Amino acid sequence: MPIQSAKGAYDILPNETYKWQYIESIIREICELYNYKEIRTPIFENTDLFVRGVGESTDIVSKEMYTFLDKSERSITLRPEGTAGVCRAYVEHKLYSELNYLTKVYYLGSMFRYEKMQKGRQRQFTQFGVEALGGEDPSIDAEVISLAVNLIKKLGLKEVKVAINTLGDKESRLKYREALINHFKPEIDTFCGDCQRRLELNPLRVLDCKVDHDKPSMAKAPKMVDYLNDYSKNFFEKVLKHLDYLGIEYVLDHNLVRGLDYYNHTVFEVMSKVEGFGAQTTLCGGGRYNGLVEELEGPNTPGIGFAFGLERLILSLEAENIAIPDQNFVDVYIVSMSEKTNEIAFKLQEELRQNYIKCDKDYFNRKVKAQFKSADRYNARFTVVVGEEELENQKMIIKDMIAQTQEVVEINNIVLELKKRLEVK
RNA sequence: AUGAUAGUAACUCAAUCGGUAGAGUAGUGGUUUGUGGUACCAUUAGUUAAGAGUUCAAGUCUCUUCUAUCACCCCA
Repeated sequence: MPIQSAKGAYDILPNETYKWQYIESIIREICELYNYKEIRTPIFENTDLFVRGVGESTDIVSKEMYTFLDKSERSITLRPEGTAGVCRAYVEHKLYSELNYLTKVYYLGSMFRYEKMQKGRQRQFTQFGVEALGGEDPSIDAEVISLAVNLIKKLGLKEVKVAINTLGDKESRLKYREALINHFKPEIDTFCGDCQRRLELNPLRVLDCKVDHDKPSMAKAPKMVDYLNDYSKNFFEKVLKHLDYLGIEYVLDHNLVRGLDYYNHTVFEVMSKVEGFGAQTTLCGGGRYNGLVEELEGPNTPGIGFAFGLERLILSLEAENIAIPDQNFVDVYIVSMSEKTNEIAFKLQEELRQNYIKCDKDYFNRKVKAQFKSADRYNARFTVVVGEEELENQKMIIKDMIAQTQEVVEINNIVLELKKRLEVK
């Protein structure tokens, strides 16, 4: 059997790359507007980075990483997410040395997680993410969310909602954690195995459990809001106020718990609501991660960011029937009438390209009719017909494929004539 | 990791009880000796995901593997 692509990896074929290029161009445009600069970090890192950064108790680290030993027995991992690598680079290159400057970066690239496949969830996938490091003003949280919302808007997605929650700071979270453990402990034996394990590891995630979702004690569980200290409460209120200033609609979701250990304070998600979209409805997830840089042995640095899944963005564009612009055309298709005219057609092609005219021609000595069919397939704006009769008089034919008119032109003027017509277009 | 469903031409899909693998689209050639898109005609295209088994006979039944989809899990 011929070799297939590895499980969970897939090809983006030449007739669909335009979709990615389109989304990428919009992403870069928006990041430019918000003054975020691109950062490119390695696709593989030392495994420790993710164990310490993302957190040992997370699903990502405990069961989804592509980890291997290199030839010197170093443990290497293909990046499962982008934030840890960015923070590592931030510390390693001391990007914090410019005090009172917010470091605003974005990344765009492949991530790898060993997961069970599903639509909108593959093992190699593409994320676009943003990180703002070195600032703790609530307006930064709002700015980051605004960037995400504007990307959605610019793409034309409508069936989307923004959910937001706060996890509070370390102190609040510890208190809440205790309260949760105390609340569930007496009857934890009646919960599912996952919950029993999570209770000590990360009790917040018990709240997410779908198996035990309907248990009465679930509804009576202590709420994060009641355990927030004044600073955390105040901070979250300010974030919401800033979102209101911007007119961004959101839904408060007290059960929104991100699965990565580094999050605190603001967490949010952008979800698709379209009918017929896959089971994976989260387009974007993110939040604040004060303390992560410190964990990676950098200075105490607040940070916030998010990540989008590009595959899911494309799926949701398709689910909402939003056309993605496709620049599939050539300016000129060159038709060569016979073998005798092939040489001059070939030279003409090169000359047009030197003049930035996008063109193509036949490579199989096909009949004139077939060549015109190709011209249509490539959406040629004009064809240049190179024929023996015309050549004797040093002429060529320019045919306008839309107006269906054609003109005989001096060979010496052909580039000029084409340029004139293409500009008018 | 587990459970369920599916995989047939480049694409979308047919094929009755186990009985000759078939259409539309796309491609190629022609109707029109050197001019396209629509139309008409012709034509290419498949080891039925891979492998094994049952049977006179397997796309169809059984088993294994691979891949996808759904559930579960989680998230982007």
